[in-house]
Amino acid sequence: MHLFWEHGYEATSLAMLREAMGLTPPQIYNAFTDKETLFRKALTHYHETETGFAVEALSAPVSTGEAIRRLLLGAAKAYSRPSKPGGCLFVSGALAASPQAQAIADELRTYRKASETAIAARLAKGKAAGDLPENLSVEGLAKYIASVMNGMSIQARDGASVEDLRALAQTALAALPVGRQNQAYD
Amino acid sequence: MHLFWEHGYEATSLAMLREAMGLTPPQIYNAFTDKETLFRKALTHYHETETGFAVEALSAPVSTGEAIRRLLLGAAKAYSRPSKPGGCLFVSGALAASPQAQAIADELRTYRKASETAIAARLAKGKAAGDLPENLSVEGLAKYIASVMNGMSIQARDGASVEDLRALAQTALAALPVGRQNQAYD
DNA sequence: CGGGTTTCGTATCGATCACTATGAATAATT
DNA sequence: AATTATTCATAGTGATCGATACGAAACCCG
Repeated sequence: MHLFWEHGYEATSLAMLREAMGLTPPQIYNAFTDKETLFRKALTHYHETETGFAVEALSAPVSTGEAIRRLLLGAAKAYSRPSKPGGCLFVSGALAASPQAQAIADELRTYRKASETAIAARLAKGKAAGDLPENLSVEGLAKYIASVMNGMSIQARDGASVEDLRALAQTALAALPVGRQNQAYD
Repeated sequence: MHLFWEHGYEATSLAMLREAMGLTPPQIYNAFTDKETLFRKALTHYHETETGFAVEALSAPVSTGEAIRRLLLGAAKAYSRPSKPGGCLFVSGALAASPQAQAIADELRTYRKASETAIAARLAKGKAAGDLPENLSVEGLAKYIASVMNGMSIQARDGASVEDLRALAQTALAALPVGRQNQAYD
């Protein structure tokens, strides 16, 4: 998972995976069928172990503004862990791909879309609760938030520190059409 | 350039380039030395022909808020041209790379950093002119703006329309600590 | 019209890709 | 304990990568 996260799907060779896992080629293929299946397995593992900050932020019983604040600040932390590759696997895995790897690129896009949809769902809930203006497009705002997160992912890859990302998140939060009730600096 | 833009550096094979340019292998190597030099040539060509909207926006004799507004709306248009690959080559070219292509990944990161620095320079000018608060970190705000643009680049790649990107840009602009003098909707 | 030079496309180079067949070594069974 | 069965690592498969060596065609000049 870390190799795919660091180098992306196509640029990660079986030789690298073999050495990292300490396995022989037949062991790998017995366990994971092929490279594509192995990557998908790594993807679901990433989803289960590394995106907890997002589901927690979006499901916490707090105001919508506070939820988004937790989401972005959580991303700042998650994308810049020293012991992990920078950014988000959903972005680093494959933005551009060869024609042969289109299926993988599509899979990653699906994950990114799902994240955006989850944000939109939380915003819709907030709108229903009166946290957000009636005339707001939740899809549009979700696209903005998802974009900021993906942008943070690239910044993290380019060497931004946790503090850089936290400041970036704070700036991004100022665009939200919510009250200031829960946006105190911590 | 379009092939690298669409598929990234490593996923674009010489065979694809050969077919697209209608050249034989020796012709390519006579003209461009090797794949890496060819990519760098495509990069500078991209820089010269596709990033005009940014230099225009940042050098226009307008307020800082208006300059950033033109920058983001220009990106919305440039990243979603139907006749061009989606997004920005500086992002699509190589976010994650194999160890052998690290030099290319570094080169692209340098371009991204340069964009961010250009934004920061414009913000510093705006701060000196009184367009921005005294206590503002221009580097921090530049990082935010660059992140939004890179996020838009990913959104474009994931199928966002011009309208989607324009709406995203408008949302992002709300985070700027500037007056509303030039932020009228057009 | 012919000889020498240069250009240029084909066919192929070694390296590496994802992936697998085969033989040795171990384990299980009688 | 002998023999069968099964595991498993080494070695190598065809395909494709980026990059070139070589032979043919064309061109220039005498």
